[in-house]
Amino acid sequence: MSQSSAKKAKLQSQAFKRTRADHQSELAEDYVELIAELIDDKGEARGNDVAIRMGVANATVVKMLKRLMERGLVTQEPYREIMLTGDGWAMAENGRKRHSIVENFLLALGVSREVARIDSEGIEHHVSEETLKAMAKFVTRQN
Amino acid sequence: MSQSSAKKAKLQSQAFKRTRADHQSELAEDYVELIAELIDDKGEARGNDVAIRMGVANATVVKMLKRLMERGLVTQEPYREIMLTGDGWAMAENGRKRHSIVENFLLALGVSREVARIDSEGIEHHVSEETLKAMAKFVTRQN
DNA sequence: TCCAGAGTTTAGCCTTTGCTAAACTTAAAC
DNA sequence: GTTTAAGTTTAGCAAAGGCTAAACTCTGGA
Repeated sequence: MSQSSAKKAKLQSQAFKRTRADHQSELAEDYVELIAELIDDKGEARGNDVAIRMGVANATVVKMLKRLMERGLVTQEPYREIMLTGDGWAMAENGRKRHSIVENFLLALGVSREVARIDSEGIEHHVSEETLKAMAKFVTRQN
Repeated sequence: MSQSSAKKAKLQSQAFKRTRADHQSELAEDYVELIAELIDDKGEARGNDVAIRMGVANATVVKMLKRLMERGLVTQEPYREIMLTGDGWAMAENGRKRHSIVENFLLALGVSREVARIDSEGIEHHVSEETLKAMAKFVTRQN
């Protein structure tokens, strides 16, 4: 016996809505995560470096940084380096944790280093807490 | 010893570009997959049903269908039901296969039915062939 | 000290994917 | 055969995230 059509529609639209919502936040997370990485690696994050690492034009970064500032994730004086707010650092930390769990999970599953690196970037943002826990547990069991 | 900064930037931008490219095709795939499902379940796919299942407005569906027609994935006469082309059916089949592998994989990993349903929708489009194979293999081993 | 090149910003454009409101078509009930 | 409700389409708007070209700022070397 299968569920009613109306119920099925509701469940399905819920999943699609979640995916659309994920897409809204995921770019912000990627930028913030990258900025944190640059600060740790090079001492500071400059717009140009962000553009190169993200594979987009400088102007695109400027526009994105404005949105991130509005969201209270980064701060920046004109022509100066990019800094993260407390919220920005928290988001970056969270993202790094998720990212590393997903990437290590894929490696533990037997996926090649190269593919694990690329796929984890895409998958990272669509994994719920529950799935993340299951992945972490799997990695632990393998070792 | 870690890789050079330039090389790291190239590898990283490559992953982000892949993710951006994925996003372009994934919505099309979702619509096509859903249309196939409606045809199988109800005998035909109407714009209204697509709107309800996707959780978007009717007008959004109309606009999307135009793009799908341009891409040669669907056909439709005004005020009539939506049909899939050969390419459309192929895409739907492929999507269903991927979707079911990912969902079953999550279930095998110990994720709840509810979360597996939602997460698989988001993850589906970011999984390479190699990872998909690894997931399928894992599911087989579990049974 | 000044000026040239690297880096940054602004301006203006485009596409995608959403929305609402209003107009139109179809089909079914009477 | 009308009428009406459900479904579909059009028109017009908005926000996100890309781009290029041109203008501006900063800084290090001569």
